[in-house]
Amino acid sequence: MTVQTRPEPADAAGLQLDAYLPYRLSVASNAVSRLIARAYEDRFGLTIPQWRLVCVLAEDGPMNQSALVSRTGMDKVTVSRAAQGLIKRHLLERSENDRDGRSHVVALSLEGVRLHAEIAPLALAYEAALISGLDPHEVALLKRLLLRLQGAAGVLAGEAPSPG
Amino acid sequence: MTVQTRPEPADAAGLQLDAYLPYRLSVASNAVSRLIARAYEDRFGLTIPQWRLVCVLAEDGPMNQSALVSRTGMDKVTVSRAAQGLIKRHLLERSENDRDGRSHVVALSLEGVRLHAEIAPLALAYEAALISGLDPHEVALLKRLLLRLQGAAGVLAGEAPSPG
DNA sequence: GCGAGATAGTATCAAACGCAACTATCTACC
DNA sequence: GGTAGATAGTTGCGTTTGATACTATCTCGC
Repeated sequence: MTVQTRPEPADAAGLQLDAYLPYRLSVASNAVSRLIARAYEDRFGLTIPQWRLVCVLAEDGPMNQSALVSRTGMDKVTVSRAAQGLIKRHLLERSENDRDGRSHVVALSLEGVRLHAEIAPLALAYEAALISGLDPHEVALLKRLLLRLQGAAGVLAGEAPSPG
Repeated sequence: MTVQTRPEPADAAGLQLDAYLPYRLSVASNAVSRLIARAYEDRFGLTIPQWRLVCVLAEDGPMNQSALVSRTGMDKVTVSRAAQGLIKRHLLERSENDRDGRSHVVALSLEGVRLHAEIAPLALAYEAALISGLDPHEVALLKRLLLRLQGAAGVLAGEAPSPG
């Protein structure tokens, strides 16, 4: 005598939204992104893409927009718009690239460097608050797994395997 | 004699975008979401919110929209629009709630149940492909950590602590 | 050097998102 | 029992997003 608790076909029984990794990933990411986006927007008037450009330029120095695209993984349209916004606020400066008339080199202005130095501690504080109570070893594993997932998704989507 | 490799203030030196958890999380989530969204959209004409409603209704049975909101964590507008789309395709059915004239009860139609049974194995296959090569123990930890992050983000954003 | 195709970046458009405002209904208190 | 405030759900609207198309420039082969 069998007990049938659900009117489900057997195939579907294995799927539970709460335990479904893409779901968990999306919900967690949205919650964190919303938090971070609000912080940057409210206090500094920066969008997430703008903040990413500032970070990368502060880390790696001046580069052109296509380098920013491959560095950040964002769409070239997103990068273009973010750069325009930052330039309008004089946080970024643009210079002609005499080796290639199509591309320009963008760099943080002095004000941009100052802003980055001001935001960075806040960004780190948010990260610290998010992972407080977690074993550092777990956090390292988490980051590694996220990279793996990103790579696997890229491969399944038909991209060339990521350089990670 | 000190060597200064970067023209950065000390505070900013600790921030590297690649190792920044919110960034890793967002990039991984976007990659996975894009993959999954394309699969559902191309093959079944479902958006992610629509698919989530189908899943929850298949798992938990009929409920009203505000229950769907708290169950999925999505915005009520998102739920409303997703439900409308599903109703238009006769995958969902709606009945009056005689106990409360404001709310309606939505339930999967027979066709909706069939669709869920058809998609569920595909969804599970995608998950399996994403985590292939990972230790099941690591995957379990990953899901737990994602829940923790979601909860921490909610708390930092001023929400009531999540029921997780 | 000149024409075909690749690449850098921008403009345009349609779809998705979420907030706020709105309607309709319910609850609670006097 | 009637009025104030809460709740269910929809609509409208401004913003953001990403795909596509476009301009300008570069590269390669001849």
